[in-house]
Amino acid sequence: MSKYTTGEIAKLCGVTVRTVQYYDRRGILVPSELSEGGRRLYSEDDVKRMKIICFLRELGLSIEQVRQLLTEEDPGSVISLLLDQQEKVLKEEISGREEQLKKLSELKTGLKSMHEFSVESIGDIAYVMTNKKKLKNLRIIMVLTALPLGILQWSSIILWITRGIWWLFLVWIVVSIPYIFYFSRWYFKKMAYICPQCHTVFQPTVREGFWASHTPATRKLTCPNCGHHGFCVEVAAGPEVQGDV
Amino acid sequence: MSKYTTGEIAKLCGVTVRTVQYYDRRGILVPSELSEGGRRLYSEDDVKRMKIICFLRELGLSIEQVRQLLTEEDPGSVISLLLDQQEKVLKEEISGREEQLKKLSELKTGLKSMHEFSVESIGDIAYVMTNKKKLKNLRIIMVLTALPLGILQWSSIILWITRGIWWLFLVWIVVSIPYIFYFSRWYFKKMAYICPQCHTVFQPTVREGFWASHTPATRKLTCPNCGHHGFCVEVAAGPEVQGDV
DNA sequence: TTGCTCCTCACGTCACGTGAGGTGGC
DNA sequence: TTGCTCCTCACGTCACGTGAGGTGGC
Repeated sequence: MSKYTTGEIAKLCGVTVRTVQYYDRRGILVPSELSEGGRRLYSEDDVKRMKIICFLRELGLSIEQVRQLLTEEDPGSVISLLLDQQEKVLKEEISGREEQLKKLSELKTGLKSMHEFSVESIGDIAYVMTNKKKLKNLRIIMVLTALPLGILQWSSIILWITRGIWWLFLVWIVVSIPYIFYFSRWYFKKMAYICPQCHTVFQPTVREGFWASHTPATRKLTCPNCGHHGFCVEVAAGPEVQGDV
Repeated sequence: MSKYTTGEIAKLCGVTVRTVQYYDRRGILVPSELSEGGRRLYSEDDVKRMKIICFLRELGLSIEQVRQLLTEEDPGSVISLLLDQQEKVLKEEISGREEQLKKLSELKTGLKSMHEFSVESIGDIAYVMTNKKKLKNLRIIMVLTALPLGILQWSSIILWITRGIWWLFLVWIVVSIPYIFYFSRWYFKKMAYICPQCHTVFQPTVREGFWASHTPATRKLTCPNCGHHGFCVEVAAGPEVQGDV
């Protein structure tokens, strides 16, 4: 029966000599024989075992798991457990990386929309990303809150034009003024803005916020920290900001 | 301006105290101040930087990559390169794990079809899995080779029955005997079988293989190594087996 | 003073890779 | 003898975790 040296078994199994030596020291594949000069000699069975080890390692099992399986007196009872476990681990790792990919592309689109880049803007984008869900919920609440007011407004206007009923529009004005007042207070308590200059998250006064020009995602405000005046990205206020005003 | 201790900044950023200390030693986040007693004191800006670091790390970037990005004098030129690179890495890691998952489930189905489990049977399944493609190709060649013979056979039989042309069947017999003879020799040179007892990969003689009872994937043979007689899984012969016969 | 937090130092984890200095086997 | 392979020892990688023994700050 032919014997293989460390280098030979390594080549047969597609690993390095160091790996073969390491598996010996870990006790996972001890050579069945040693030469008089102290060199490792591997039998045909050793090669078979090594191939099994390499195959199991290709599945992502750790050396310790492979060792347990190979030294188990009843491997049949452990193998399916081990494989199921590994399957779960791999699936989790995949979904974790998919999550990372999602964040990556979100960051990329965030960076593209910036006209000038600085490291701090990464922090701004990260802040926007983590508060995205909260912001979305707030905006849904906002729309739902504004809806009845809008319906009342337009129906009163239509009735005024078509049938000359003018008093409903008067009702709308009387209702909407306190409505808008309280709603604005609530809104600017829940929202915060990121200064593009010093990257501080701040909340404007209700008056400033109300009269500021704005886009769907930004509002033109003055930063209380650095005094910069310009369009600031709107985010949901976190616990660290809320209450400061 | 308030200062944060190691524990405070750790809690704010969702990491451990050890991680904060480690980032100091790696030079990635050095505290802006030290107390008289040698304690780390972090400023508001340090917290912002730490949050950026944590965000980048959540994307899977290494500490070294983060350090490079943060110390770069023109980070704008590096960031997109770094993100594209990371995207590629993540996609590769995902497809690698999907490959592993595929192998895992192949192994699982292989194990299910075994009536008795031993560690060596993992090696057999691995062997079958790696030779699967080659085996498939061989079987396609086999079918294509046998096809003209089958067509000739059936057309000669049909002509005999319907029109009484019997000599075409005679032609088929004369042609098919050497055809089958040479084809069998080729076939059993290309194929090998795994002994379920001692897990040796062997090749039977053409005579034994030809007359042995078989299923689509196995053949009832006698192992030349251990003498076991039973159904052996058919695989494509690798370079280590071919030529031995 | 007590309890909590923080400090450094040194070692462990994981699966090897790298290099040094020496040696076996053809 | 030369060139190749192999040997062990010790250290490095990566991003921290763990424990020891000591100390700052409320």
